[in-house]
Amino acid sequence: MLKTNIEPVIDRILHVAIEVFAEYGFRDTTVREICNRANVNVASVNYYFRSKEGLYTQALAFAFHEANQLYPQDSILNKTLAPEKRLSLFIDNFLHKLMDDSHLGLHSKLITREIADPTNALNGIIATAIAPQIALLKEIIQPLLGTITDETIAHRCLLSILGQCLMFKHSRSIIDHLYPELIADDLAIKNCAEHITQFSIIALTQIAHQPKKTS
Amino acid sequence: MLKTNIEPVIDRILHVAIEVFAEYGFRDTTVREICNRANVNVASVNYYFRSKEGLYTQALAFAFHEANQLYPQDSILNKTLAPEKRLSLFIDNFLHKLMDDSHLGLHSKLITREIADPTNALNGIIATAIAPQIALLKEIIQPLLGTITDETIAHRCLLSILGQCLMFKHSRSIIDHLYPELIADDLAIKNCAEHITQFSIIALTQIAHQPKKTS
DNA sequence: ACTTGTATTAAACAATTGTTTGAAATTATA
DNA sequence: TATAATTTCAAACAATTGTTTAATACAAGT
Repeated sequence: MLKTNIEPVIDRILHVAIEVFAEYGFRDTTVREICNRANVNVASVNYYFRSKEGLYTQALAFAFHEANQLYPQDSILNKTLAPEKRLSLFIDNFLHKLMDDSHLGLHSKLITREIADPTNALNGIIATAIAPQIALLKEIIQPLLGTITDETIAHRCLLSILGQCLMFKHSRSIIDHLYPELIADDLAIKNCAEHITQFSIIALTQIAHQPKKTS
Repeated sequence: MLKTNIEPVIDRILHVAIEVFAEYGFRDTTVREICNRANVNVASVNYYFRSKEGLYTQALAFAFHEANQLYPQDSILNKTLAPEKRLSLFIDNFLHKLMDDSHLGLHSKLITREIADPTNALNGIIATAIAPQIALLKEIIQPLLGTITDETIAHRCLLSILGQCLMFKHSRSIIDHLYPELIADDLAIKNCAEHITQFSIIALTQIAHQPKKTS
């Protein structure tokens, strides 16, 4: 019998699962669709992963593992760089990861799906993938906020930056409809990243110098 | 026979449908769940709305109708107000609409669901509910951007503002987990709206005075 | 070669779901 | 009131889906 793929069955299922779950979400995904694409029998999912939910959990973990390998953030972690530069790198890296239409986009699609419509895998995702990123961003913007020590203000600034980036993922359909030129190609996306960086640095430094009344 | 509700069957179904579709999304919603909550027979959905999808479409339209009645934007439309004030009103109105946990939250949940995971009802939603809002916001920030006429820059600023607001809707689960105090009560939300307003006005005016190189 | 443990498969199962049906109940109309 | 139209209902239908089963194929170890 002809094997269309020499990759082990488990790996094939996992890869395809990431693809399909990202595309359709957990509920809209059928194990038969996964198995067809992976060229394996329907029973394989239950044989190797106990259940559809088991596969989903493992697919998420697998996606994180891959993403961390493929998208290192070494330069961002370099604390000797100016905070403005680090923020610029962070946003550019984040935005490109979000907009990647090929492989990495699936990973972020899986995450944003979980965020917008949580299953019971959410807690794990927050701890594993999200909290560290947010902690990093917080560390980056801390010096930009200067003397401001109010945690609440810092957290709202965090959300301002993340929201500007995530807009391009979760509201992609809107942008495609109304302003497709903003994300037409890699350069356009880079310009968006620069915009978000500029927008945020201006606001952060200004807030640092004239804090409004405490909340 | 005891009628638990004097509201006409059609209206009961529509109201409940908004509720359930917002909570579970189109696919995860069963017509039986809707009919149980509305205390009507399962066949009623097909009798009155042809199909589940027909009900979904009409529920969306109905939700828009309601929302427009309940959340008027009169003051925002007042062009004699200072643009800063109008932007402040817009953001406050928008954020409260998004965070409303009772009735209006369902309406925005329905929309953000469609945005994040479009069905073929999306086109209609964009034209009916989204584009007008974006046009209004664009009109508001135009004077803040002063001499800048580059549409691209204006559009990116639009997305920056919207992204900051929408963050609280689509990433609600994250905020609940990590920074619940930011959205603990109405006052906290109001402070978030003020933050977004401040953050955005600072950036907009600064960008207006020192535009970066054209994209 | 034989045995044992693992993989793979087609088929069936049980539950769910959107939809249809045809009769009964209700309301409107003449 | 009698007739017609509409609404409501329980039941059934057909398709889909996650999961299980039991037989078969394969591989490894002795």
